[in-house]
Amino acid sequence: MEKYSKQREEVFNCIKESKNHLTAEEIYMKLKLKNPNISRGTVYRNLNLLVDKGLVNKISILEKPDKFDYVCNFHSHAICKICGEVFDFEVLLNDSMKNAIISQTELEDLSNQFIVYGICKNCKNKK
Amino acid sequence: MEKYSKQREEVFNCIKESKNHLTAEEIYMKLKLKNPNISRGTVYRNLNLLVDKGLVNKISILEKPDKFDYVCNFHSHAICKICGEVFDFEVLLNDSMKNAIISQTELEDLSNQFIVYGICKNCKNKK
DNA sequence: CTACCTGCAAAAGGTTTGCATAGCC
DNA sequence: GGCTATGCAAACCTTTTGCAGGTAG
Repeated sequence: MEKYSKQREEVFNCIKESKNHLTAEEIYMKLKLKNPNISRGTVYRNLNLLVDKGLVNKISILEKPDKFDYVCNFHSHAICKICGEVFDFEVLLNDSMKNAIISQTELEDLSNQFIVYGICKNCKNKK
Repeated sequence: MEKYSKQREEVFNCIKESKNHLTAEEIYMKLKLKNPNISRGTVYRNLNLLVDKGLVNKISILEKPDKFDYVCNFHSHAICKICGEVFDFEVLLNDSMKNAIISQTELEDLSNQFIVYGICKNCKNKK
């Protein structure tokens, strides 16, 4: 049985209240400001627990640490291949695309969220 | 200036000839059979070099090591969220989706390939 | 009281890097 | 001959884990 923990609540709130997507290290650093005793291990353990409960999304990013996202089924993710920043957008796979994918791959429980890579405005301007 | 290397050629051929998508470790193990002296460092260095030259795709997978793919612009990737296996399928983002994503995220050079997660037949049957 | 959760530190897994030597051009 | 690539091992970064003590129910 799962028990209440202040630290878990803080991890969840940190994600829920953040405008952008955070790495475990960024969450750890933010929480450390209020609670200097919190440990990285606890942050990682609670992140995984929240992901397992379906309250938080983990996003895998090329060459960069994972980021975490408050679960919301109404958006997909675009990732900058230079800086790794994640951008939300409200486009999902439609049924005909999903059906084509399922028939070609035989995958089940296919998400209607998807991931695309591009280059963000910021990184483009720096070049 | 870049020089010819037997090892680089072998890394590239290994990816090109493989039916499925391989991790760096799997590539290393395969090449080791023919050339027991090859080192992990060389495999990783050449993989990155081939990715930079645009000859090979690196795929980032939740909770699993990266996999490598012979570059081909005509397919996208579906990933099993249990075992991490990657499946190709021939569906790309259409222009109206791309335009919607670009206008919402301001990303540029958006790929028309995308990534979706699901559960593969194999993993589904095991449960 | 008894799980479960924490902090800490060590370990694990994947990948990169420094160095001396070998190989391409 | 000069410069790049290699093999090896050590280092690195991110994440997980074992342990002893703390805390919720």
